[in-house]
Amino acid sequence: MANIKDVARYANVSVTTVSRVLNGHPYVTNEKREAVEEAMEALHYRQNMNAIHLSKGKTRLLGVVIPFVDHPYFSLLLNGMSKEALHQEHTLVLIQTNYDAMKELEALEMLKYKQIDGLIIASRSNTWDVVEGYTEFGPIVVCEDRSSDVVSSVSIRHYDAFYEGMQHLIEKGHQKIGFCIARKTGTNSQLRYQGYRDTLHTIQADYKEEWIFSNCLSIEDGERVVDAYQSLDDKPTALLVTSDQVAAGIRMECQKRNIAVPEELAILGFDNHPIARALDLSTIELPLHEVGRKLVTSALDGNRTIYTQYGFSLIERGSV
Amino acid sequence: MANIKDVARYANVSVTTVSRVLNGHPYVTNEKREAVEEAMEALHYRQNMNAIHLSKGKTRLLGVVIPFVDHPYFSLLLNGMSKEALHQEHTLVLIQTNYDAMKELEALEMLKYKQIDGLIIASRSNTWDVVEGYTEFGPIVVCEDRSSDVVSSVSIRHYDAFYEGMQHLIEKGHQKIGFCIARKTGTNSQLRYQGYRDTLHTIQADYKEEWIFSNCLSIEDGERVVDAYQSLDDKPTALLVTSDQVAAGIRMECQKRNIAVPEELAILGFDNHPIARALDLSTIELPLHEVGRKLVTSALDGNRTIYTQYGFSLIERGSV
DNA sequence: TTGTAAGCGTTATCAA
DNA sequence: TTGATAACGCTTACAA
Repeated sequence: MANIKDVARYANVSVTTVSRVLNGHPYVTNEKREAVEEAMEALHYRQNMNAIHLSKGKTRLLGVVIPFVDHPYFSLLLNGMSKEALHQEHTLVLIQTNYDAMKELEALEMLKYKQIDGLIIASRSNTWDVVEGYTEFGPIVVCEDRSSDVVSSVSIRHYDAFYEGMQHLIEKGHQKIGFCIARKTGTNSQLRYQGYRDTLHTIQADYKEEWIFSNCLSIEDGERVVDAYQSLDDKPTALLVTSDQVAAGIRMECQKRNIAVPEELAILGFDNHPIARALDLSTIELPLHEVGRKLVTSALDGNRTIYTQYGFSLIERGSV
Repeated sequence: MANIKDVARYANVSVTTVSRVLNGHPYVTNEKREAVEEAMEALHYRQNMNAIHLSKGKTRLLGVVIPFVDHPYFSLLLNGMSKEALHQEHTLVLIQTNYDAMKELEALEMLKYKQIDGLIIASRSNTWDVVEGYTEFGPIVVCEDRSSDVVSSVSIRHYDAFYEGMQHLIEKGHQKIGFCIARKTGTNSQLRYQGYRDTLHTIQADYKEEWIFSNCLSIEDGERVVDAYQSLDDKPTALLVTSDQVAAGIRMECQKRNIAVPEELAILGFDNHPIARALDLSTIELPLHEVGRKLVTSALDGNRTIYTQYGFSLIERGSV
């Protein structure tokens, strides 16, 4: 592998000059620039990233704290991130936490000890204080609605999305509405919960603790929900479900048990995953790919802290 | 950030000694070792990976050529790889190709120019010759059945899996069997095709070009298959489908169109994805997580070229 | 068993 | 507009 010295020798200039053309710095005559470019071509020169990183004190590595990669919500997010990272010539370091706060802390420590240039937290497990304590070591961006002076935030209007979803169900005549959520804690989950409560309040509708199903992530969880639903004395007539995977599980299980959708039980999903279309599920589409890209650009724009929100769109199909 | 020099000074030893304890080298007295460990603790010392990489001439980066990450087959594979990479203290560089041979070539060039230490090709798009030409630059491992002196191979017995799947369908009384596949080219696809043809031959059964559906990856593709199936004059009575996603699409579309499964059309999927259980699809389970891990260990064991094959298991449910 | 010092391939400071 | 040269933090002959 040819190095910068070889190029300099071949082009009859100093390494500094080579470095200058490499980095597009001024003060290089066209003549020399061309000589350098020729030399690089001839010697098949490629920069040694490690040397650059060492010299600059940067890693070009971006940590990504993510609970799982095999869930559509997160894999879409990851897709967006990886695309943008490639574009910006950074590589992503995957830190799968499974919502383990300790794993997440390890990622924060990586930032502290300069193992990575920045950290993206797709879903947070530690308290806000803990995370904020690490901002002095590098840019942190979270995927939740937080206005903070020190950590950037890229999120979706979960409150509004839930509110609109609820309105849609109410318009269709429902009053007794339950909902399914991944976990009870977490900013996004709480905003959704808030949206749920607030909407019910506007129509002075009933609210039952047992209509709220948590730990809903997968198709299997959807099946479990139907099981729990059937054992209820007072059943909701509609379900707002924060994942199409879960909604799919619910719909398929309803079919098995002869529960008519939407007549007996209406279902509104989230994400607009292909499975939703296949099962004719109404759903709320989220721009996860875009969010993923923005997370990366925000992390890379380390100087400013950025606050961004994305919208959503309701997709009406046959399950409501 | 404390560096190795600081540690050496604090512990009253030379940097070499620190480096020795860091790397578990012999010839360090317990006394000094402890002093160094104390110093590292006290100063919150962390190694600078870039310096190590530069010094050793290694990147600790492993390229992963993968068509998509948002398909269960590949996301399971990726999960296994990322787990093992973490374990071995390497990071994965994702190169999503969407089966674009040029993108894959870029990855091979990264290997040539030492941007990565090794390359894993989860699904190959370039010709074998092209890939083999790059082995001199670093270890390459492919996820397909190839015995080669220079590139490692980790694969699943696709031929046997297909053969066994076919036997299962035949035992259930089927003679007219079609199949769905992602793409026609590719070693794995051809092995499957071979298994299909060979089994049909053993029972002297019919074989129809129009019973073979290619470009099948997603739920949508499954729906498309059912459409094509219905327009057939002479219809197969069973379908061997190389992805549970596609099988799910088929089954759901059959339901919409009142095609009885398995009476009218039997379906056997691949992967044993959760969706298969939910839809009561018989399927063939592949140890993708294990394969992913092995891909990484093989890539890291750069000295030897390794040839490994994994089995599979038939899971009987209600769709056959 | 320990330490000195020469790389590894860049960038950046300073002087020319 | 150019070029020496000193970092960057670590590993590894080689010497002691």
